[in-house]
Amino acid sequence: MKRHVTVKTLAEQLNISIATVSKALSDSHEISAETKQRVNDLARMLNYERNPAASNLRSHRTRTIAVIIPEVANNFFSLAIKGIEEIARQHNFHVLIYQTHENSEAEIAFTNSLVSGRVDGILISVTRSTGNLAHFQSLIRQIPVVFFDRSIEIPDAFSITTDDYESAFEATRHLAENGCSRIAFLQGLDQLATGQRRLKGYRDALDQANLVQPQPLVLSGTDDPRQLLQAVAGFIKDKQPDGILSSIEEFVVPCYYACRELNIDMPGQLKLVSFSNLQTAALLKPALSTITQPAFEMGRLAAACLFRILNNKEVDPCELPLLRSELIERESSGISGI
Amino acid sequence: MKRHVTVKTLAEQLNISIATVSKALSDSHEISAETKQRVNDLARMLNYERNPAASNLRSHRTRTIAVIIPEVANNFFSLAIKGIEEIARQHNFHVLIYQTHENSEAEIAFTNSLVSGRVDGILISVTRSTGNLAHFQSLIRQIPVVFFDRSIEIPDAFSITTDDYESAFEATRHLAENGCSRIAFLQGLDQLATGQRRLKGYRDALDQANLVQPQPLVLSGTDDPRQLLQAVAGFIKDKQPDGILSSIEEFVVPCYYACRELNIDMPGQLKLVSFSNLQTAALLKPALSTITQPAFEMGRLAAACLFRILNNKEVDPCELPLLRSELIERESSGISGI
DNA sequence: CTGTTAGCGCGTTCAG
DNA sequence: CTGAACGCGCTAACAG
Repeated sequence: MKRHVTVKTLAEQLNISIATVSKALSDSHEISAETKQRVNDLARMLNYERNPAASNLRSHRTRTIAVIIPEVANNFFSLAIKGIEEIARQHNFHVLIYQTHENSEAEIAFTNSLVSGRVDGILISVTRSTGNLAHFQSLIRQIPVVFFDRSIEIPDAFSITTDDYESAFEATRHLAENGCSRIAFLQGLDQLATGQRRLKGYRDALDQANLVQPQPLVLSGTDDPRQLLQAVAGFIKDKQPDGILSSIEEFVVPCYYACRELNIDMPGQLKLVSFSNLQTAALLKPALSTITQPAFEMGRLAAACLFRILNNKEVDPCELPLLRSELIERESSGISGI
Repeated sequence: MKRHVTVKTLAEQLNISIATVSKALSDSHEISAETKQRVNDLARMLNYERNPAASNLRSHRTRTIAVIIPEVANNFFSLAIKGIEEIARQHNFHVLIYQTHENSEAEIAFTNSLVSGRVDGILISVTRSTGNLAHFQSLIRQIPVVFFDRSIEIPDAFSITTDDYESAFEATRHLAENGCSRIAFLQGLDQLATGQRRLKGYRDALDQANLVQPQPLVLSGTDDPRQLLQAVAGFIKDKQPDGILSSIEEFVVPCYYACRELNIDMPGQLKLVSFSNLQTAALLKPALSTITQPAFEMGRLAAACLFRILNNKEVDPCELPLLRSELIERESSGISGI
């Protein structure tokens, strides 16, 4: 649309070499303050903008990171992106967004298209249907990756998560203390480390409360969302739980419908706690309590971690902080009062 | 981290020239089917990925678009992004995200950093504090831009919006028909075409209903969010409206608090309709009705429009469809019942 | 402190 | 149909 100003233009106008201009623009220490001044002044005057493609090609750095998530339009993930973008901003980095829609093939395709130097690093919250450990193992050898929220079981992988174990444990105990004796666990993240940690928290809490049933009350996730209601209804009818801990929020509404169908009074005969950042959870008041994760903080932390890695500061995967999630009891929360 | 496969690698292994490989990979018609086959096979085998920087530098195309919005963590914008990403996906494009936080300087900085060939096109929902018409006029001459939701008054600019005029008109009439006679308008988008259209809809509806007041009942937006409550409370106390149409959802909660302070019964003495995609609006039931915009569709449409432009299909700015927003009366909606 | 040289990896001529 | 050569704009390495 219009001829672009390049380093060459600047060099010619100032009668200095291209290299000097380039160095001046990157504030190299080997250029005099005066020259830098002159270069920057002219650059601003001519609205010079460095050509990113050329720069990337030469420097092998893109100042860009990718965020791969299951879904953008989601209270949790949109907050996480917000946090990520803010940190990226501070570092003057650009942020690419990819949605997998829980499709692990898309996930693989995205990561593959990213390793050829499109980005400097990747933040990812993996698909729950993911079974491709090997793929990620090879990925993290090619490019810096930080997992957040949904992580997988790879030693030495960087991952920022909440206290999955503790919060599942607490939630289960909370149910037990509120009179539940047949507490079920709805698993939606079977294949992920995240899901395993939650399951373990649940199990240990049951154990401690002496509520372990002869038959485990655990429902695995189903791939087909349309079968969710059926699966949940069948499970509840069959197992007759009086408390449920759900690992993903997608189970919440099916639980409601199932209970309605089965004529089960929700806060009364069956208490539900779900991992969820669902804003509309408030609608379900007072029957639902949620384990709400600090999405924004998680995004910021994950991004910060990635930038530390990119800046070659040593980061010990084992030392990464565990964020605290919060058990929100809708019945007593102030939210509904606005 | 590991040596990359380039066209050169492929060429050497196949004993053909780099140029041939390059052409084969772009499915050029001047390469035999057989050669293409061999090249593609080897490429797949070696996990060849074209270096995007080199490709961009040479071709001046990036297969990347940018989305500039006020905020990611927002029900409306996150849905819009979702739509945009999906369309981008179909075209095999990448999506960059930038948040302005309603800061027009950030907006300018972002666009400036994008014109030097980082992206092929821009989707933007402008900051409401924007006064920089000139900047956008120059921008759209440098790179394809599609405005969505929040647009500004530039002739021949591409923009995808909802029926701002009609919905404001309808909402105002709705208030009038429900017994309101002193209907106020809370403007938050004073400087934008979007805000002007809504204001006009409101005015025309008042006019038609013979409810025009000697003193106009219009509150302009304030820049400082902390003063919002004060401003709204002062306005309500002063003007004594019995109906309010709010142009932005940020006014909703202040309205509530103001009414509580002033002992005004919200659905009874003062009815509120707001442009809003606030999910939590349901919490405010039954006092609030919303004009809800089809965010997802808008994202898709805006992206589709941009891709038409990028593909050199003629697009007439005047012929762009106007999306219908929906007046949702929370009192009667089924939402609260799940 | 500044300049010279040599590519980064790819796509586009234009010859053959 | 294929190949040789050039250069996109910039930066790294090395001279001076």
